[in-house]
Amino acid sequence: MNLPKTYEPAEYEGDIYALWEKSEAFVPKSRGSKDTFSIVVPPPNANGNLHIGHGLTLAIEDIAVRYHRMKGEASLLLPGADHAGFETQVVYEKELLKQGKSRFDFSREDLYAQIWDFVAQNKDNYESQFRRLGASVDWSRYTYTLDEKIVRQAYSTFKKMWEEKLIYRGERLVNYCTFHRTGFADIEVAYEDATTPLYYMKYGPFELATTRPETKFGDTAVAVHPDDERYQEYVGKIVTVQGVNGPFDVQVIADEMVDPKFGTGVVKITPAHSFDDWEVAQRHNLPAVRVINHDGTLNEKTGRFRGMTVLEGRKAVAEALKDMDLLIKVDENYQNRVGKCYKCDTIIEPMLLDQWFIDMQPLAAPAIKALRDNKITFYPENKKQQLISYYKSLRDWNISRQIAWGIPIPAFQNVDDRDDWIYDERVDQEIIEVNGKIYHRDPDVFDTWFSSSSWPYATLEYPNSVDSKDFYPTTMMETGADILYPWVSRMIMFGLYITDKVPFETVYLHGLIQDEQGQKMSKSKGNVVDPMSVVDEYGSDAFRMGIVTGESAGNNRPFDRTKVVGARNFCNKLWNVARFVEDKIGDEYQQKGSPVAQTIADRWMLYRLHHSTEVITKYLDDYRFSEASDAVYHLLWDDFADWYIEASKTSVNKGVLAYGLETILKLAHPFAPFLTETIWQTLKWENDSLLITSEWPKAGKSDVKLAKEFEVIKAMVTEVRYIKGAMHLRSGINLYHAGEKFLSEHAELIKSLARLETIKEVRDGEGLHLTSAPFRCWLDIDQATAGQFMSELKTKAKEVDKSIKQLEERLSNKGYVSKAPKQLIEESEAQLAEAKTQLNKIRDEYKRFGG
RNA sequence: GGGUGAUUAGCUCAGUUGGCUAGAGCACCUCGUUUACACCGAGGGGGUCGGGGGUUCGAGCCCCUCAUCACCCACCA
Repeated sequence: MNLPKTYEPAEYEGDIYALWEKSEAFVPKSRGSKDTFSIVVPPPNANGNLHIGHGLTLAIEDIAVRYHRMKGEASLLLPGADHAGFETQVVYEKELLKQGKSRFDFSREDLYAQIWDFVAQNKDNYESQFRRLGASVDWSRYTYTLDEKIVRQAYSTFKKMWEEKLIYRGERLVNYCTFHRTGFADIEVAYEDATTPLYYMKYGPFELATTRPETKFGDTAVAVHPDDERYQEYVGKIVTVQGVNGPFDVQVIADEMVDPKFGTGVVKITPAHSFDDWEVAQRHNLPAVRVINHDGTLNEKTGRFRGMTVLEGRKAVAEALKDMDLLIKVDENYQNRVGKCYKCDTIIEPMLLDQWFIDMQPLAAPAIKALRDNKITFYPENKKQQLISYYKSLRDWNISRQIAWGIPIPAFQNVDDRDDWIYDERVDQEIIEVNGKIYHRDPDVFDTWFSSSSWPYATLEYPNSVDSKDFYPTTMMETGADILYPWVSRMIMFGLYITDKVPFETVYLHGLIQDEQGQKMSKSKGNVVDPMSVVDEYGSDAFRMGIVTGESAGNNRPFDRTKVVGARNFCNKLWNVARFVEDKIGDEYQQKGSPVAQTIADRWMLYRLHHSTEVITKYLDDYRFSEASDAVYHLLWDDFADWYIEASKTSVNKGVLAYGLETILKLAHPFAPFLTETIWQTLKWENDSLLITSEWPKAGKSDVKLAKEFEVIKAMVTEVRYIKGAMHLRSGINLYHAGEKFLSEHAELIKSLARLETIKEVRDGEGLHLTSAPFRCWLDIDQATAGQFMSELKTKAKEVDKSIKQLEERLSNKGYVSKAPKQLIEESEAQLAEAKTQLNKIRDEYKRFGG
């Protein structure tokens, strides 16, 4: 025996991963199957560490890819890393802050170069973390989101959209963070409930309510509902409003957007600083007047309030209104929702900016059709419908970002004609000359999600590469349900737009992993569970199995350390099973084809192996990873260790032991790759082979009826153990029978499993009969001792009686007998007969012992 | 305002076309060192499947309704 008593993951994991890498096991290669399997890993931030969600993603993806690889399919798990534009720049800005600097101290080029170096320093982190998690990714195909092929794809997508007029440039109201000084897409804004003071003020002939008195200087109209009789006389007129900086004129318009029931039914219209008002302004051709600067201060249009921040300005304006007796009242408890920057919590300002937008509906329509045509299977299913609803309400996407860290937008503007924009890829130059005209480069970069939307086909180098022919569309996309909209939705639209195909056949979305108390993990709360520390403590396999156990698509759930411990124990169990088997088999054993069953236990074990193989395979095909893992767990622990190995202590069948171990190692391999491969490498009869590329077991056939004879033994043994336990009997118990062939034949086995002294055939005798056996046999327990057991028997009798009543009731129900399937009725009848026999036996015992 | 999910044992969760006495892991109780494993073995207790109604021979599962908790979307000043 070569293996120590306890499995110590850290001693093997590194070597095993190196062994796999050296043998190029991760490189897709077909071994007999025409099918291919592919997953492109959602690229984690190159600058960061893997969080628990990445751990879950990799566990699930690696389970899937290992399973398909073993089935002989050319299987690819393609790794990558994300430059994560804004996210990473924010991290770097924090670094700068520590040095007392700001991003605005540098040009965008400088900053880009600095962040490039910063990321390069940290990039190794996540790669080694992939390895530690056992991710069988093909490193030769590793892709970074700033790799040339990705940038090239982003440019050609942009160009195609430009040429097909899906991209336009325009001055629009966009979500803007005044701290980070960049625009965002709608989806990037985090809305929060807030209590905002609602100011009621006099406004010309009206009274109106607003949360934003400070934007008053940008008002270009005042609106009422068209049907509101109170204000009919004013509609279409110009009214003079007494302002804090003197009187000004605005026109009164009528628009459906006004809710006559809210406040006074009058709304001031500030097109440059409110999305609603902007829309109204479009309908009524109103001018937009900007009163807020990009840094969040009020501009010269606000007169003496210039230079104040928005919030300071709000208070000051309210104060001024009050002094002029224009302020009627303030509702301090007004509840609304406020959009915030998801990184710094700064309130998002709607800001008028010139940006690149994508016209989304032409992209969304084909996506909706593809989903309706079931081109993609979703786990959980309901996400498909949610996505369709999302597509339907999708608005144009602002893809310009005023930051340094990202892919430069390949567009240049004519210095003499600001409406003249041209596409050009010479983004390393600020100024270019075309046809004698001078053009300036757009200083902005793409929203990171713009290039990420091409990820599946860009990594596979669609359309001309061999990879894209082999692996596109990919088989599966596994990622967090939280990025269904920002990422998955866009990959589908872009995939259809560029390749005419959906980018993946299946989407599996996992929910959020919360902390152990069910709270959302966050750095500020300090409740983040670092997957690497879990790996350190319990081993990589335990982490994988533990995190997958209890996983069901779409559901949020707390991180459960006890499941990791359970998985660690499973690993140790498998380790010790291997020690036992290898010890029994010895060094000379050489595998010789299929095992031959000799005993009743052998037949049962082979049946269990075949049955479990079938079940586990089905679960994996159905993306039910937790159930599959559970089935492996119980096959090993309950069937193989608790029953078959115990039976092997009576009679050894090397073939079945070896076959059982091998089969379990294979079935467990996707879940616990390091451990299973480590054990596999110690199998003397497997020479130089690798488990990772071995063949997935096939469910063989077994005679179920014959195999289940062992169940009789299990039932008898369990009953003997129960009786011994209930009566605190330790040893010296004999089992007697009056010539039962089954008992004579399996005497040794039963004796050993039930820890009986002897099993003897006698002419007759007295004792406590086993009620679970389908024949007569009894323990040599005397009258007095057995008497103690009568109350147990009484309880048992009640239970059996209850089930008899239920069965009888069911079978006497005409509706049941006439409508239920025949098979079910037969089963019920058989059960009833069995229960009756057992009840009689119990009653006989009861009588015999005078109860 | 719309939408989605959840509600099953003390805890975390399974339970897929409705079908045997609703399962698992952990926790709990009793016993135990026996040819691998105390990261162990044996046995056991514990559930009116959130409430109410309905459909059905039969409901944890389907329908209606109510409640509680999470999350997402939406332009309400």
